[in-house]
Amino acid sequence: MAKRDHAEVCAEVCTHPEILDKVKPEMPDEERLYDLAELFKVFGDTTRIRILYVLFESEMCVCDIAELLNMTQSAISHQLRVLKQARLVRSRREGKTVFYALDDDHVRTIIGQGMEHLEESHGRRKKHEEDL
Amino acid sequence: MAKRDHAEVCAEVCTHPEILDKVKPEMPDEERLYDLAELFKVFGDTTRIRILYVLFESEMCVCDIAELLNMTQSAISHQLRVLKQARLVRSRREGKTVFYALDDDHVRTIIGQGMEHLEESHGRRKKHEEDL
DNA sequence: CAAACATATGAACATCTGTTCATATGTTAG
DNA sequence: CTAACATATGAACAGATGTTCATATGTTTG
Repeated sequence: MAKRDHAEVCAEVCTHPEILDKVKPEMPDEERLYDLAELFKVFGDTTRIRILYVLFESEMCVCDIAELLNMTQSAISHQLRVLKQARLVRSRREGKTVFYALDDDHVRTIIGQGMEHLEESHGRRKKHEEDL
Repeated sequence: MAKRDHAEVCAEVCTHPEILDKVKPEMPDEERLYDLAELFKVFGDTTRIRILYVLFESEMCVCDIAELLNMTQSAISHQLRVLKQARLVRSRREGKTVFYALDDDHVRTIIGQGMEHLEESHGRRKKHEEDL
């Protein structure tokens, strides 16, 4: 018999069967989890977060956003596309200009919870500076 | 005078000053938004989402997670480090084995809202298949 | 129609990210 | 102490991602 590597030994030996048996049936659809990760990826970029943030305040056109964030029209347009595909943003045409707005209240909740987490975990870090 | 490019013209001409003046002062701290994007980046990976999901059910050790997700111990360990640095997960040593658990209720809220958004926006896509 | 303009998009490029592999660290048993 | 084992981590590599540049599309004005 070939010598088994660490990972194999670990998986067969160190594992806690009562936990595995309990959790395995609860595992949700892989596709669902993939979509969820894709959604959060959209929030995981400074430019897109900033775009969402300015849209909190008001509907606005691509140029307005580019001006506010001090970035090129092209970069903003590319990112608006990503946000739109994720259904976080919707657009409305008015003549030459296209206005963008938040498409969903979950955006506010998700960003709000993110902010709360940052504040709380930052507080905890202050208290337990040592355990890094 | 050199010919000005489109972006410049756009920023100076097509912009809506009443909107910009209203939104500019509301812009939050750049650093805060950066941290927020960093946080969501952590949620934006299938492996990490799956780890968080199994930890919903129960505290468990690295090997358990590796076995459940059918991945190597090393890959899981690397990702647990990321989750821990983001304060989404905490660890507790018991002899040789290290148990990981969710560190924060915001994790549940954020993931929950993400799921809701997916379901709703998926519903909307069914209704308005055309506007892609 | 053509010119001007707001926005969208494809390709290219540099950077970032996740996994693997090898190995280090820390803990327990003998 | 040493062997065995659970976990952690550094380096390297492949694939993903965001911006830029050039240009296309769609709309209004004259």
